[in-house]
Amino acid sequence: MSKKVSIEDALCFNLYTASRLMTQVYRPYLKKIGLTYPQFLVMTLLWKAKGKDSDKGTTVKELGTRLYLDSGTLTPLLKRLEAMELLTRKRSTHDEREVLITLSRKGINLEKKSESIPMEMFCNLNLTMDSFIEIRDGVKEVLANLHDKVNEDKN
Amino acid sequence: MSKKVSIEDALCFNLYTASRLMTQVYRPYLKKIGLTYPQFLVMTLLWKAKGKDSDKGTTVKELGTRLYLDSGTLTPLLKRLEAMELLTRKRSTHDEREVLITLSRKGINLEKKSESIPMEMFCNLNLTMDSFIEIRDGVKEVLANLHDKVNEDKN
DNA sequence: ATCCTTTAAGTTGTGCACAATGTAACACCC
DNA sequence: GGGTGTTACATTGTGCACAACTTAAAGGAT
Repeated sequence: MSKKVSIEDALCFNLYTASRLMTQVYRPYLKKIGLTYPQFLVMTLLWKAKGKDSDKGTTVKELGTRLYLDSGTLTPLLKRLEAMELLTRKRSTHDEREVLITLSRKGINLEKKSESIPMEMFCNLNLTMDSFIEIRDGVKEVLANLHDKVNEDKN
Repeated sequence: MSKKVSIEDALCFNLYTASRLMTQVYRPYLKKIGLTYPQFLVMTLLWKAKGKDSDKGTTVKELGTRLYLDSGTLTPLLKRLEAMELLTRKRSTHDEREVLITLSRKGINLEKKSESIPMEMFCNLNLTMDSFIEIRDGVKEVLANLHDKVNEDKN
């Protein structure tokens, strides 16, 4: 008879809890720039897109694909960022189904204030670079397998 | 000049996304027994406590400590499980600040229907047992470090 | 052109998470 | 034993996540 695995040894539980604690440790740093963690993820993608090939704005669809989020989550989140005047939302004239997200001056300027955060967070993790990479790649593999699984179930 | 790390390579993002996808893959299995993932975690702890040393019920505090959740999350969640008649909530007579959670017959019976879930989930991960353990222990280490960090900040 | 399907975004409703605050019971200390 | 601080739980308000559905535009195919 196989002994039952305790919840503390389940991968799902450790991912779930580590993710939440990670967000908690991020919170004070993000508070300084007035963002939540999901908002920070969106802004990070927009900072990267800015200065890219003929940047006419990023679609909601593109943000959703990269962050694995749907419009039900993104639309209200983007509206809040718009209310903070960090970005604008505008229907594409080329394809009126799309909404294009563009950083405002204020949104662009926020990037500088966020630059120290990744390094500060890495220090909080108390890991060597080697184990950081090893653990991250492990989680990445799980993410990839789960993503495959979700996609194959959709068909 | 250090190149900026893309969000897809950040540990936080991979934990956040892997955790959410894990819950998505769990969802159809949990739907069969009528639970959400956090509810399943609570029930799992209660199933384990049952049959323990003189089980007079588990306190909300104890559930919160094990799951890293506070009463703001647990109280409404437990009320929903109570409304489903899976458990009862009763003030302790010994210490009236405490609320004792006890499984109902229906709650106890649900355990059998959940027994196949861990193995089914393991298969969905598409990992060897060795890499499963390696990845899980990596995430566990991150969790432990983050927990230390959160605690030292509280002082 | 007309129908049919697909796609992008928005809306609604439910259930977490969590900060901040409130309330009552217990613990301690002089 | 009365004041003081601590603890356990509940409440309120905000912001995700996500399922289910709606709306409107675009893409075919005939």
